[in-house]
Amino acid sequence: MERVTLQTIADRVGVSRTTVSNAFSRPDQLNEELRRRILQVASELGYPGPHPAARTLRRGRAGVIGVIFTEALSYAFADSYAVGFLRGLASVAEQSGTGVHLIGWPSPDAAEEVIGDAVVDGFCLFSPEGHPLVETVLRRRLPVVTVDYPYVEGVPFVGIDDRTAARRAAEHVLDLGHRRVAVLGVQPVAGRTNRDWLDLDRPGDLRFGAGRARLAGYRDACEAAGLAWSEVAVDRTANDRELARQAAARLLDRDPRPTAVLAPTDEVAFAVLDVAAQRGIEVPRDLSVIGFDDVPAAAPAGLTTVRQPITEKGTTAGLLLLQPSRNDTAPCVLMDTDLIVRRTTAPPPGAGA
Amino acid sequence: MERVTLQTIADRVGVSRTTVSNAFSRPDQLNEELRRRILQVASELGYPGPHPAARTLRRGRAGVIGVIFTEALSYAFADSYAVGFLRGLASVAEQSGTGVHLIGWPSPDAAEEVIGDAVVDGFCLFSPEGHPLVETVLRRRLPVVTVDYPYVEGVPFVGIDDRTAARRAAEHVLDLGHRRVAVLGVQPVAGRTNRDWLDLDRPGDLRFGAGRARLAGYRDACEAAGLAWSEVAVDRTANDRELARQAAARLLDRDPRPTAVLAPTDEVAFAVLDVAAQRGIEVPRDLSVIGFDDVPAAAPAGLTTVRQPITEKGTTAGLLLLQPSRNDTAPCVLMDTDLIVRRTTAPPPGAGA
DNA sequence: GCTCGCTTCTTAATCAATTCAGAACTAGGG
DNA sequence: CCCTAGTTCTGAATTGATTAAGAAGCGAGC
Repeated sequence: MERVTLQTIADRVGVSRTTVSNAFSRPDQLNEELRRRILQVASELGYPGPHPAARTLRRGRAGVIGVIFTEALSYAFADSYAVGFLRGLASVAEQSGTGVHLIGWPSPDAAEEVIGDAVVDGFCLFSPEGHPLVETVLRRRLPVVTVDYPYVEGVPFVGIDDRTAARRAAEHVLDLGHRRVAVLGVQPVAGRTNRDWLDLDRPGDLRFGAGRARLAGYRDACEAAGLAWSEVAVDRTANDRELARQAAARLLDRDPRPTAVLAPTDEVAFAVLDVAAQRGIEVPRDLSVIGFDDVPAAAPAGLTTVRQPITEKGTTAGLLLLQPSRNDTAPCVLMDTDLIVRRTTAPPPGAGA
Repeated sequence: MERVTLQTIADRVGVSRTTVSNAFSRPDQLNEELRRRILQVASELGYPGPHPAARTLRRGRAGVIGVIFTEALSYAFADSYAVGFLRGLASVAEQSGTGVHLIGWPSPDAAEEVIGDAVVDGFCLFSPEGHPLVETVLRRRLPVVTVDYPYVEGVPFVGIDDRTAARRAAEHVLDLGHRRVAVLGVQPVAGRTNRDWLDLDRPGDLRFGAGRARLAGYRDACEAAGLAWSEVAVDRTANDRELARQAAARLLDRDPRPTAVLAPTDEVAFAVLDVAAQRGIEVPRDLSVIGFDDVPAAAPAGLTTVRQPITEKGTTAGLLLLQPSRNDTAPCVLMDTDLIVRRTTAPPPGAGA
């Protein structure tokens, strides 16, 4: 059986292809009676409707935006920060009848092809920390907005001041009197990050993603409080519950044990809490833990953390993409953060407070 | 500035359009030296790469599958059952270099257009309970797999035996000795469900989605245990934490208060637990609660529930779409479920156990 | 010298629509 | 009866690529 196209229907009804097209896409352009007949024949022939790829090609508009993830796509659904962001983005997209195409890849090599083949009107680059694919995306010459990282001249940006926010988190803990402080750095799983990742003094510091910026903020606070960075126990992990547990175990088994752990994401903080519970370490009596993000699970868990407006970041990114500003300069939105003190931080043991 | 296409480059280099196309898509078809020159010129002209819509049109393959949600798209990221499913689906999709396009809509009216315009190679219909869009999807004449609901002759299906699984949940509670049992039914938020939704005897019972099938399973168990369905407190809600809280409050404020609540999703069960905690009702001493799904949050919360293999449903659906079976008959996969007894169910107060 | 086969490149058809400019027809006003 | 305006439909160009078939050039084998 031949494929049914506009032409098939046109031939059958005895009108031009144009008229059949109008019957589907511009009903006001033809007689109602004729239109009914055309749709009738289309239905009899099993016509699937105008071919979307052909339509997109001709119209020059796909009605879809692509969201690019650094990690494997499944990560997007495992991480509640990502999920919250997507919820915001999706809500503005659907209001303008725009679809959302999630783009991830099993291996970094596949990235080039997947990005090149996406039928979209624009891209949202979601924290592609450690990935050199910004260039690939820009090459498509479509509207782009980057989230969290990196800031590229001329490209709209949505993020927070990670360094300052992290500094405030550390200050909270230091103000409580903690001096045996441990820090966990998060690093992308799939990133081609090198050994020097923890070397904050390497040039380009703040351009290496939120993870390092937060680390730098912790250091700022420690040094301002007279605590040498070399005395702080620093370890690193990925933003994955299991890997984070292992790193947390390493930190909590140190002797002397830290009295406070600064976790750069809530996910990592939960892992620390898990391990502490296993070890019978009581929080916050024996150990203070502070997270970052304030994901939905943080409140019920009583986690002290730094709140960033996760879902709002998504809506903002969506608006920047869908309603590009007329200005010459690309907008750069820095959202506010708040320290949320709950029940996982307290003065260190023996502080006599 | 003109748009740069294959032709622009071909003219500039002095070769045919075909050769330029080959330079990008079939490197073995031309001289390495010439290819380098072509790519060089392409880069100078700022060519964004072969146009994906044109490519899709010609090739007849998009490399993307669409997942259709009944509710607004943001729901997909708010519900952990949906998130788990997507994680599974995404993992098999990305292994074959296939993208995932999430499709939702603000209003039911928009559905037709959005589905018609999606540039995809197939659709996964995710529990479109109460929505009459199956027809719209089938009209596209693309591979389809439905999840949970509805089972359509000739269309691959992935689901569980909701009725039997729900029956086992109810039996667990009844076996513990409960007789003042309350039930919550979930109903899609945006569904065009009518007043008769709770009327389980209406014909077509099991074809009205997982929500009603679970309700029917609860009834089966109650009646088998000699408890008349009319004596069971039945209320309904949507699978939304806040709406579920309201429904839970209505149930728990009844006099006499139920000693057990059967919640047809874990999300609803959590709402019941919340409200119980607010009221100072101790679980499981004063109240037993059982959920359904075993979402990740269920284990830490100690929720007794019925486990279904959420993520595995996603991978199965993905495989059915991406590797269509050669058989004549459409596969219909029913996955296993397990009763997981944790710490929210116990004999009723005064049972003297 | 002729033929075969290989590599390299071109020609032209094809994918399935949208859209602009204009033609045919009708009706109304003067 | 003619002109204008409005409605309805058509013809042809356009969107940007892929691909099958074929041509040109060149070296090897007989």
